[in-house]
Amino acid sequence: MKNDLSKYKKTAKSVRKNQIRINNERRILAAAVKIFAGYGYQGATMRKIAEEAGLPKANLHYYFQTKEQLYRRVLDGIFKDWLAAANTFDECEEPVEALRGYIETKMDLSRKRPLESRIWAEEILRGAPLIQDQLEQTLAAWLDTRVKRITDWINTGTIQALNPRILMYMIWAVTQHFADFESQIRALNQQQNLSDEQFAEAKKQVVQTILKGIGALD
Amino acid sequence: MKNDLSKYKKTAKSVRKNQIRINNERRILAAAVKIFAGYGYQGATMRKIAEEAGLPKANLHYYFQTKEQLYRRVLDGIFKDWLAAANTFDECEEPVEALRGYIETKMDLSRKRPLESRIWAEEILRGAPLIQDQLEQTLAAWLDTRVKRITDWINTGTIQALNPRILMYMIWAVTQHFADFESQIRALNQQQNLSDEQFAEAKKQVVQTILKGIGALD
DNA sequence: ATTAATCTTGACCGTTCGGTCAGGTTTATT
DNA sequence: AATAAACCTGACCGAACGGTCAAGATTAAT
Repeated sequence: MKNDLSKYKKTAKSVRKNQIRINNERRILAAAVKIFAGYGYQGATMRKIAEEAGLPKANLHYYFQTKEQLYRRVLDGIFKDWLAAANTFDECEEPVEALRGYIETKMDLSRKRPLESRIWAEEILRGAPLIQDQLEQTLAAWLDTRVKRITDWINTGTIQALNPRILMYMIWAVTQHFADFESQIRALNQQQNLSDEQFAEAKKQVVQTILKGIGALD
Repeated sequence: MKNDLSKYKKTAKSVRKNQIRINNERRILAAAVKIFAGYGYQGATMRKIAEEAGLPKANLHYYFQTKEQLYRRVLDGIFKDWLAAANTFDECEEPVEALRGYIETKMDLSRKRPLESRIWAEEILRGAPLIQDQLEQTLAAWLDTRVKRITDWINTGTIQALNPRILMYMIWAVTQHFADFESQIRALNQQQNLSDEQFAEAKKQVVQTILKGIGALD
């Protein structure tokens, strides 16, 4: 097999030499994000991705043996960004600051990287055939620790009693909606994407409504 | 052309005679909902739909000339249910009752007909290529009248000042999330779909959080 | 009973899909 | 300079796709 890992087990110099591979993989992955987001997994074709990347189709198969492997790599990248967005949540002691920071970070992610959000959404929509393990293990563990923090806030009376999981579902739903349903929002906004001002207003209102809704404000 | 409307322009008896057509179209549409929801538009094949309906593939093309026409019929049905869910909203004077009724109806719709919600979500995700006109016209007009009602509530001080459109986006996002992201929620709930009790709790918390969040409660 | 319309279906078609491969080119190593 | 490893790509392949069609079966109208 040509594409096994043996090439990485050589001299230290060869690590730097992989620049060609690194560059081309990045190009292909960037093109794949666009095409997968625009057409879905089934609707995306290796031809379209190759065209977007400006490379011959056979070259894609040199770096990623199959369409599914390429798609998995895209999903892995999205998953990592997704989890990294929780930093603010973890760093703040107070529920208001922690939740505000998390909601705002997720809103910014939807604004700046809507394509990734849509790929994730489509994968879940189809029943998460390729990422079920990650959901059941990594994401479930991630959620458990945040649920514990929220439970602490409830026990100390900082926020009102509620089901922390449902709160997190609500936050995910609302924040990702602005990426996933962008075309619907555009159609309802005179065929214009939300302006920066409109999006800032939405972000503010989302934070306000949720924080007030759980009794953390007023 | 075989499938034009001339067959409907005959005697009164022939209207009832169309029972075969009515039954078969219903069977095909039911199968199409399942397959489109499970695989997406591109991933769904006429073969799979035919198999699900228990009919030969060529028979599908007798009733629906193309895959796209079949898909459009499915989308039309979903859109009608979607709009019909607003009855409670329109019938109630008070914002608390109107919004509670609308949120609960949308939650029930997500619970009882998640497949339709997922088909809708995928269509929006892909940029709404086939329903843009309906979004820009019918749905935009529908939203406008509800925005006016909410604005009245704000002007009379019944709820706090906010952007009514963003409120509606939040309601759609949260309620549809329970259908669209069902597989993610299941993975985070010990691989079990939400029980009736869990869903009832979610419904209650969603209503509570949103109504309180906009200052309509407490 | 006859005719006409509607319905049914296996076999088939052109196109596009993901993927392969041989043979050439470029880059790194010695 | 010579060798090897990595990279590149046009041409090709079998499978599956949406869709067609002719010919037969069933149902309705007269």
